[in-house]
Amino acid sequence: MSEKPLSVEIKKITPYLWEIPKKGGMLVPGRIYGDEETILHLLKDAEEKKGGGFTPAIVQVLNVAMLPGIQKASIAMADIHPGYGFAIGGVGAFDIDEGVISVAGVGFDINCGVRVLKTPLDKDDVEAKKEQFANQLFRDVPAGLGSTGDIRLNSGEIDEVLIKGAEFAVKKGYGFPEDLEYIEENGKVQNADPDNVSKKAKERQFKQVGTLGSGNHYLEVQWVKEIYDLKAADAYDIRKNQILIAIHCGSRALGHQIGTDYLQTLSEASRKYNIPIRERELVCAPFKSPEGQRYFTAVNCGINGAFANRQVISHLTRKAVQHVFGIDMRDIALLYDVGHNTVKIETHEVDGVNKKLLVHRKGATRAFAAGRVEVPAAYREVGQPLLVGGTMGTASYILCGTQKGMEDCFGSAVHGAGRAMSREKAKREWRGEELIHELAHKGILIKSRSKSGVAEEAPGAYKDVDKVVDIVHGAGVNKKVARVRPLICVKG
DNA sequence: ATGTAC
Repeated sequence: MSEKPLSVEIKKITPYLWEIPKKGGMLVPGRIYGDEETILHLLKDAEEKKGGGFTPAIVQVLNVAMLPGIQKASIAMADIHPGYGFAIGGVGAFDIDEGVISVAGVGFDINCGVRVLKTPLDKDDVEAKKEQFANQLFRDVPAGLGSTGDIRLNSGEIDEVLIKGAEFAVKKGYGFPEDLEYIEENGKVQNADPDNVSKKAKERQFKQVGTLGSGNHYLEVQWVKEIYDLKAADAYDIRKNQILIAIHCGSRALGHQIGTDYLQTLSEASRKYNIPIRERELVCAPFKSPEGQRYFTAVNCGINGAFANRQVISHLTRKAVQHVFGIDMRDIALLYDVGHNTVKIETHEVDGVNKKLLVHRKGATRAFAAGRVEVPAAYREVGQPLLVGGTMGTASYILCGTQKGMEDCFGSAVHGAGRAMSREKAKREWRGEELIHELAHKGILIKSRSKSGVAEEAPGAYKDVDKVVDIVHGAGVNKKVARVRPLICVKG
């Protein structure tokens, strides 16, 4: 726990992949996807924080490499930046028997993720009714800190959401059964036990199903500007100029409360099981311990809660599209839904042997390649869609998983641009009102109840998403399919 | 990220 002087050695493996050699208490090396600029930024950040403050992201990668049971490498994707305990963009895979489970490896916004809806509209259709459409979405989709939805759940139903995820929402009339096929895990992970979720977490959940939340969460109307991979785009059924709608949100207060509750549990477990912890934020428990299992079955409830949330928001979105453009809701299909704050049991090859691993992805998306049974049949020949959220002023991407990604980083992807600047600093640097004005000038309508929230999310506070995507594409672990640009952004 | 906080 004491402050140790920083001495991080980092080696270039390829122009897009760097390695922190295994030394000291590290059980595996650290591996970071990035270019020279990424690494320089990380080292500079580490140097500045030598005197204290938050642990730099590069040290967080190294800390994770010391956790018991870690396999192959402690990995960070190209959108790496400092997070709680684990770096955001961090991927840590652990042996099921010897390994640990960590709250920080998932993050507090459990199963925060992105889903994308495909509309039959073109860019021109939306341009013609942009203001009206933006207002409709802003009215229909609850957004902002403490926002509540129309659904009120009784206690039995809360448990049902936690067990059934998106399936519960569909059963209640939000969306269609065929949506479930296009959600990672079909919108419902197993091993979810509501008995291990506190009463407080459940109480915080009951009015929040179908709400966007705040921070970097958003609903964005986008148009497809470029297609890079025709075969994959065909399989995903997306085309140039088409209007897509991206929904980025998570498990709201439910996930946050589960994280808070289990941080305490795992803190005690770390001591009980004598796990060497370099910093307080990285507390964890052996996965097979009772404490580890309790967290796992609780985090799965959070994961299902987030799936249900995005499912309900999809319905509200479809209704708004139907209202403004007279389009049948059934003609708005789901492209895919992926979480980027998760922990899952997955099979991966380690030293030539298929092994069940516990994979933590914190600000990293699962990115399975062609052929994996987890990928929906319609996409199985090209690989899983990866939904990468950029910033409200720049671009977002649709990528697909690759075999190299399966081999090198447990089938993982970047999840966004990645912050380059803290929220505090961004608020000092920009004014929400001015940003909204500037973006309107560029043809991007922002709808938000919080001006300071907009400033925190200023495009300039993030890394360049094009560069971040070029890194993982260049490294061969994620493949470019399409690039989209925003037209309307509804924010918390 | 979160009804801004041991």
